[in-house]
Amino acid sequence: MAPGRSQQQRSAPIRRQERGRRRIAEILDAAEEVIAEVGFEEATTNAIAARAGVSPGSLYQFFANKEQILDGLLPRYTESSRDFWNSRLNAEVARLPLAELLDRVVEAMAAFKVQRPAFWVLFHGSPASPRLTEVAEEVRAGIAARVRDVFAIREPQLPDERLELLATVSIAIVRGVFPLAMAADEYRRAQLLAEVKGALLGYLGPVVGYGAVADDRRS
Amino acid sequence: MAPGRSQQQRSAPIRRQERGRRRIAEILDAAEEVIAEVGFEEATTNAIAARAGVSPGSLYQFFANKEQILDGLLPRYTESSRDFWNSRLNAEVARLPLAELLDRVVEAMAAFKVQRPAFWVLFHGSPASPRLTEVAEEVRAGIAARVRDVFAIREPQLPDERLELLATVSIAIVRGVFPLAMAADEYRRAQLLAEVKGALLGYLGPVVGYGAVADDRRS
DNA sequence: AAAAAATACGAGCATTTACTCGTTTTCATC
DNA sequence: GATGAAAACGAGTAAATGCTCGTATTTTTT
Repeated sequence: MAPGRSQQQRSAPIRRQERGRRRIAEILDAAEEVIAEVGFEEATTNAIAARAGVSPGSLYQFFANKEQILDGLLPRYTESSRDFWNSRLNAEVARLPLAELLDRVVEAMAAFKVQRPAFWVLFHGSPASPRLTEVAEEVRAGIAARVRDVFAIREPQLPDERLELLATVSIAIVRGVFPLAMAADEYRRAQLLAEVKGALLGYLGPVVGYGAVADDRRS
Repeated sequence: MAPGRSQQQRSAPIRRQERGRRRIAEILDAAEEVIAEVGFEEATTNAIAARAGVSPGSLYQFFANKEQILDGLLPRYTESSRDFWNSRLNAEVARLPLAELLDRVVEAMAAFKVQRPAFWVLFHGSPASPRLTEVAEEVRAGIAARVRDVFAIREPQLPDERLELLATVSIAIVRGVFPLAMAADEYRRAQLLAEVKGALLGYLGPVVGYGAVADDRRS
């Protein structure tokens, strides 16, 4: 028995059974929890296994190494991020008065932090590993693309490069203020969020307009 | 010989000789280099010792643990930060037209990053250890105080709380954009820095005024 | 010069942590 | 029910890392 089975024979792609797929999900759930609490680098594989209620050996039955756990988590982040921002940054919202648009988006982002803390850690965390940086960058690029679309609706004649820059900087501004806001008590958080909305209004207003945008379908 | 000398007998505060003080400085220099390269958490004590050209044992002759190396570095950061910002954020600069004021400060900050990379890592790095967070927070508070003073000169009748909030948010905005800018190529860096100046102008202009401020000493 | 204190060394300890291995148990397929 | 693959286990390994210890050398003090 136990023929040099190095966990990963190519040529037989491992036929996962139901049980296995369930375990994978459990391990990823556990990883998400632990990462939300201590960050990715500090999340030990043993801790993740323990949280999932499996042995370290079982964890490595499904993931070749720690990085692959991150890879397994990635789709969750990108998907939930995509869904979230698709529903918040659509054509309809884009046409609102800028102040209201910003209010909605900033508040939504604050709510998202509470809802998906692990995502938050990834998005705002330190770029400890190159892989992690890459992942975070991808997520950010996705959000930037949505924001850019919103700006494009408000001011269609702006060149793409300018739109992209506006989106990137807007997100960076929020990224700068948010950690402060979310760590503070409720009163100060409200203060800071109000400020960042004001700052974005001052930054974006002159470029993409303050008012609502008419939904003219004349093209 | 070697009587249970546990490196740190109270009652005899260790009389450092010249050689020792030199070593301490060398070790701190080395620590600064290594930290600038890999960050504080990833900087191993053995690597710092090796870089300083001393044995691990010697390092621990002067520092009881890794955290005390950080403590030894702290005054350098706070002092160089204080000197730097004192010379950049003075009453004279505060009275310049806002656009020029911002231009100077943002450019100075970019230059500072190149000049003191370890400081940069501390200031923008991850809040990995509680101690590190505390230190970074202290440095930031110092800068915020200077920025607040500048705003106070431009708009003396603003309440202190408002000034403080403006300063904090301004710094947070810069903190959000800077990592992006400094990691990018020269062209994009210039773009991003121009944007952040514009954003700050839009944010602060309505509150602290766009123009130069007269140096009226009538009070 | 002698004693004491400070400095210096570097092999090695203790701990942590990603990961393995040999084995046993559960499941799917015949 | 027999057989083999997948799943599960958990003690154990190798490497990294903060730090110590016994000892040797240099400097200061007496």
